[in-house]
Amino acid sequence: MAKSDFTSVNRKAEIISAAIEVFAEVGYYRATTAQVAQRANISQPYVFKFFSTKELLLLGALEASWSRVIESFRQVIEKTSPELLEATLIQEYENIQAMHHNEILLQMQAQTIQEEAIRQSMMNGFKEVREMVLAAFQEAGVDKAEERTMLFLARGLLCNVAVALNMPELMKG
Amino acid sequence: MAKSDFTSVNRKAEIISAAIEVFAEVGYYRATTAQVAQRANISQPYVFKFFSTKELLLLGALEASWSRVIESFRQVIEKTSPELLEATLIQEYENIQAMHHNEILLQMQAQTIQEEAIRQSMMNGFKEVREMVLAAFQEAGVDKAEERTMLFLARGLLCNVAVALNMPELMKG
DNA sequence: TGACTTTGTTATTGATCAATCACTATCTTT
DNA sequence: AAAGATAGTGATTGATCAATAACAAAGTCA
Repeated sequence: MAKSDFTSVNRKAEIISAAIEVFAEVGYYRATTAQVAQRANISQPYVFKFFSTKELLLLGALEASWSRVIESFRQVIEKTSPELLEATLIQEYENIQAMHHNEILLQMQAQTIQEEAIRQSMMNGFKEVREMVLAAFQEAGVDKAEERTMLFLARGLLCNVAVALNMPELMKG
Repeated sequence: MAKSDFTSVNRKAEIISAAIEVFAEVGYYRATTAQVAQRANISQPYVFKFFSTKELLLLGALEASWSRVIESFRQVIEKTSPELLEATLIQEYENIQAMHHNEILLQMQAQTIQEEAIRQSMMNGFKEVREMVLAAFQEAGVDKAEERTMLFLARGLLCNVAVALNMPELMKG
């Protein structure tokens, strides 16, 4: 059981990775489960052994992408001095953008998806990130912490758009 | 010709209005041309007499939504005193958000659509808004005008997300 | 070895939808 | 009034795709 479980978890993770790529590249609704399967080197129906609907697959992919951001931020907050905190968080987000920009593209798409489960996942993600950053800023003695948190999130979103549309000039300043 | 032209333009505008609503409500890819037609009180094939593909209809809808923002901003800039400029622009955008939030939801969706024509339309929209706001800030003697423009756009995007996900707390500060 | 479970596939289906075709009806103009 | 243009519809089609069903092979373990 230990072994088969391990394999199964791997498969699931592989499928999620494939899904993130394909969803980001062609868009969730235009992406087919066959494309995801091909990217993961398995047959199309086999995807459904792990995710019983396409939406659950999206949910898994979203969860993975939020975990990346949240875990990264948690580590930065944990071991960065107060003075460097904001700058380091910004740097970390830029790094995620560069290394895993498919995950960010996926989140952007999901911002406008109406299915309740997806909305919930997005709301949780934003809520957790905001609360984490706000608490860290307050802890670090940043003044106007709420405003700084708001601006941090705002710049993050603009950065997303700048990357998605390949318009770096949007970030000038 | 004058009369028939007028009718035709009306129809086109009606279809675009219907499309904005339907696309915003269910998402561009899930929305069907039949739904748009129903909303516009015409038959599904008749849509194609005005827009020969679904993508061209989206393009028309996007153009309309960017025009609204750009025209509104142009008017604010034209007749607002320098000291009130930034605050009035923010207020104007919040007003558009409230009155035409379907158009904003549509723009958000289009931020991640990969079709080249759509990307171009979005790039043009952002470029025009940015240049207009930047020029106005400079004209008004706002200092660090580039940074202020960037933050203006950034807050606008955060506002979009806050509305789309119904998370007003994101804008605190 | 032989029952049972896990891992995986091929083939198929039932819906869905953009887009086309073949019409009809209503103006407009002479 | 009749010819032609304009506005509009019903029926259909050709693709596409998520999801299921039915099956096969490889591993596990008594």
